[in-house]
Amino acid sequence: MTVEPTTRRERQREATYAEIVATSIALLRDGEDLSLRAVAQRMGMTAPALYRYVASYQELVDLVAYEVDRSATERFRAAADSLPESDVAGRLCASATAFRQWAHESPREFGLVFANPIADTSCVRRETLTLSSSGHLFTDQIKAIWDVYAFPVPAVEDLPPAAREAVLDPLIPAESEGVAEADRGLLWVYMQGWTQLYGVVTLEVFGHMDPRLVESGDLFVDTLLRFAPRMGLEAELDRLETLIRSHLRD
Amino acid sequence: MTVEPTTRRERQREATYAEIVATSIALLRDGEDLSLRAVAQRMGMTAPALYRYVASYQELVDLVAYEVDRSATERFRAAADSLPESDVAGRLCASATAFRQWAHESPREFGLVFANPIADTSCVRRETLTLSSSGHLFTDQIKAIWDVYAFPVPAVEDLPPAAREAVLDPLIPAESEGVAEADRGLLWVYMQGWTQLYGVVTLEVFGHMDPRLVESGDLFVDTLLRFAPRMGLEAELDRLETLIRSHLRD
DNA sequence: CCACAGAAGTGAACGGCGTAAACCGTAAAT
DNA sequence: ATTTACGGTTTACGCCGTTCACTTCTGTGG
Repeated sequence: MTVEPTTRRERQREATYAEIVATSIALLRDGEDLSLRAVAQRMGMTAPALYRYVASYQELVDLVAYEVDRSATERFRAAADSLPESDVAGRLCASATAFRQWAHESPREFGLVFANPIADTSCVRRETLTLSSSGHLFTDQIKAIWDVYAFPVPAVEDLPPAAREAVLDPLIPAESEGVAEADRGLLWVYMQGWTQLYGVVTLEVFGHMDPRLVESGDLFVDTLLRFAPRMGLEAELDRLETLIRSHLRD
Repeated sequence: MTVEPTTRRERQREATYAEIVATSIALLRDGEDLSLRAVAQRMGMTAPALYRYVASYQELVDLVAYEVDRSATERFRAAADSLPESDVAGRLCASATAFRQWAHESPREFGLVFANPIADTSCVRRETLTLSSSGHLFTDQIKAIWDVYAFPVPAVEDLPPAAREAVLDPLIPAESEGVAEADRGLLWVYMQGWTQLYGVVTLEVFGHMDPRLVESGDLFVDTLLRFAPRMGLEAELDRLETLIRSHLRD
């Protein structure tokens, strides 16, 4: 952790940083496109001044993407909180559905976060900028389900070598802490699930799917329900379906 | 069908169209980015001249995307042709793997075709520009598997209303012709499969996945193999895995 | 055969973009 | 109190998509 000297200058600087991101997000929300000049103008500055805070346009995009993901994740979490803590399965479904709804309401933001070539250059400002905080949420929720339902997960030894590496020493140093090494197959299940959720939603948002299916959400629901049994939820499919469909109507 | 008067002028015009697309694709292949000015310059023209052929930059993009998809599909088909016609399952796996390889080799082209908000404006030049020809290929291949293996598909009556509509009167007027209305649940299986294939590959290409998994292709293989049983291929998983992995090493 | 319509292409220009460089006032650091 | 360096402006360069007025050429109908 960096100690915070919090000198006056640094606080000012931090505030400006925050304003830059906030302004960018407001810009996107208003349907205009993100540009250094537009952000600067909204802040009453000139574009080159932003270079005191951001090394390039791409870095601004990355910064904004990180924050967008963070705040969207709050929404997914809030959706889960409409259900009691005990209903771990329902909570995951609620969050996943919120994810889909958000993607449709804010396709530009969605594209920014999830369909942008990820920054491979080391990022100065935020460490692990490349990792989505929404990833954390879903990981946690699947672990919560596993804690309750104790569904079977693949044995770590049965995984292909690279997969084994990936689950034993994951890039997301998330809640995997709470998972014993022997049970890390759980992360494999998570990746499978995330792949499917990401697949449907991206397909829908980019318009590569029959509009009737997008409108009804049928393929989305089908995808979720088809994955549910892998988390030991086969007995609750009906309940979860009505739950998901009710969340779809907001 | 439009009758072809094929006057001299029209032939010239057609040739220029083709050259525009070809030049654009060459531009992309050289790692430069697509722009009207760049295309025009390569053709020895000026940018405004392109407006005689294309109404806007976006229309050029759509045109190029269509052609890129078409030619990439040829590649996927060729990959399938490395196997005998009788090995319908192997052929699908080969095409799917070729799809992945292509996406990794040409991420820009991939993004153009599969991660671009689709044109909803009616397109003058190519009808149904919105539909990917690769969609046709995969649909055909799944149907070929179904013809041989006769795997069970969901009954049309059991599908949600919108899904029923979508499979009975599909947007892709593809090979669905050959499928009786009662068996249209096959299209539903196709959509599920496409969702998963699209999901892994897009996740990989956009870098939202552990690089070790991308490099090894383990999650990709896993996704394919997990879907195979739904096409009645449970008895051939081992064979298909070695087949896929061998195709991965090219 | 010729005149004319219209297609194809050019040049200049507009506004917007990311970015680099030179410059300046002011607030912090010594 | 002097120096330093930060945060900002101005100007400028070279891209971009797009528009418009203008020319050049070509195919065609009278």
